[in-house]
Amino acid sequence: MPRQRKVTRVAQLTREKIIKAASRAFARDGYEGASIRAIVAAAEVNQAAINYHFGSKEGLYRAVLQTALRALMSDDDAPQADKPSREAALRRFVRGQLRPMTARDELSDYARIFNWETLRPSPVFRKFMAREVAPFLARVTELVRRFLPAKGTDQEAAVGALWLFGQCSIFVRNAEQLANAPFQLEIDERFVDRLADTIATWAADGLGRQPTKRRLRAAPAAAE
Amino acid sequence: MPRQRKVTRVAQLTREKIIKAASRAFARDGYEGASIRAIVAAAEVNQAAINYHFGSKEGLYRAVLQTALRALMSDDDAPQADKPSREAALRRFVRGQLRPMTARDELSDYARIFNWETLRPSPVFRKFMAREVAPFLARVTELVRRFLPAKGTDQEAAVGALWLFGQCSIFVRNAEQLANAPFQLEIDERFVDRLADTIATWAADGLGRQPTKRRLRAAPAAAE
DNA sequence: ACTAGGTTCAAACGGCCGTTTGAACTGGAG
DNA sequence: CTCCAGTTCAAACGGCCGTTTGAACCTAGT
Repeated sequence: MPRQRKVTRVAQLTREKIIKAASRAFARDGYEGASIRAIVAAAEVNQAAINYHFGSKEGLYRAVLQTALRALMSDDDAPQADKPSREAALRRFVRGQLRPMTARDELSDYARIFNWETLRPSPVFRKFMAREVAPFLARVTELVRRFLPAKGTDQEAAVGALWLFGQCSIFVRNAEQLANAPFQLEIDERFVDRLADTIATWAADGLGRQPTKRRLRAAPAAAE
Repeated sequence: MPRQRKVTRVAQLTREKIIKAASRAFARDGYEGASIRAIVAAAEVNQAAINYHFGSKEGLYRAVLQTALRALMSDDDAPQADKPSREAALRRFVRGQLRPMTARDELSDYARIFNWETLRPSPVFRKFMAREVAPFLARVTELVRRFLPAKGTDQEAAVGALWLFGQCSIFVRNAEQLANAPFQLEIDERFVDRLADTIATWAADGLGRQPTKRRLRAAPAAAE
């Protein structure tokens, strides 16, 4: 770990090259699947550079997560019309979530890294997110709350937020396979725009209604 | 690969022990993350047994996928009241999807293996699923269609089916983390039952309404 | 121009991986 | 009981992994 006082220009450039290549590699292969050797080859730096600059593979991953979260948060703060309707805000959120379906940039890398983490959270991530993800989730929860009855609890709103995430992430995760059988969909910007409309509408209509209390609770079926 | 004519009892038992242990390992760690050595240790068989009985790690994975798909399909055919209402059928499907949140058995292992595959499809899986998953998806698509307007296209119904999967899978994938901050939920059968009610209701209400045609299509925001 | 310290580099280390090998063992048909 | 195909086994192989090492190489401050 570089505990030095000075960091030269070239060293900073090396760090950025590594983080960029590592983001792509971690997104593609996951934390454990991505190899140091593949990263340094893509970044065109020496293999020892990672341990020199970041201490370890885990340290590099931590740096990538920091970069990712910073980028995702600031992107989320993008300019928007003041006080859009709840429907417009919802549609905007959904479209943003679906962005990686067509975009191939650093932000979609970051989104995919987070997808890996939902399947198998790394120790680094658990600590990292317990603190950092709260404000991000809070914003979505607040959006969901605008659709729920006023008396809804925090838990209900959080469940609604997660529900909303799920509706988007399944399309992002399976984007590549939607083009094949049995879907045969052509994934372009137009399609994603329409998909965002569909999801936003379905979600808005769903959230508007509360489930009838404990309907069918204990009996798994056959009741109706 | 055993091209022999005879397969003794003990050999068949060994195969089953391996498949059971491998299912758990692949579910926990993914295809690449699971190691032969860990599998044979859990199965209490010799390391070479895997290459002997299944030819390779990939062959073993193929056998696990076959076992998984057979189990998931037959489970889906479980007895049910004749002609349940579309709401009851939807609720039943959702509850089935959420089952791995609390259950810790082979079926939840299989579900998790499929989750790994949606993030990073293995070559084995791509070939395997292109043929085998179609009937499974068809059933869900048919369920969705009961909620959509009659004129809906096949594509719309397929998108609806995927949308429905997404709403469930996000809770399954994050089940473990729902217990921690910022959710603090207690995941038990009661909770999952209520969650299934909520999702089924939200989804039913959402599907009932078609999105207004191309609303907000090109302009990402600021309209409305 | 010199030098000291930050940075890069090629090479090697130990460890885990999937697979192969060939000998030892075993169970069931003759 | 015999015997051999079917099966198990311990050991080894080559390969990729993350990390360490120590020398070589800049580069900025004097």
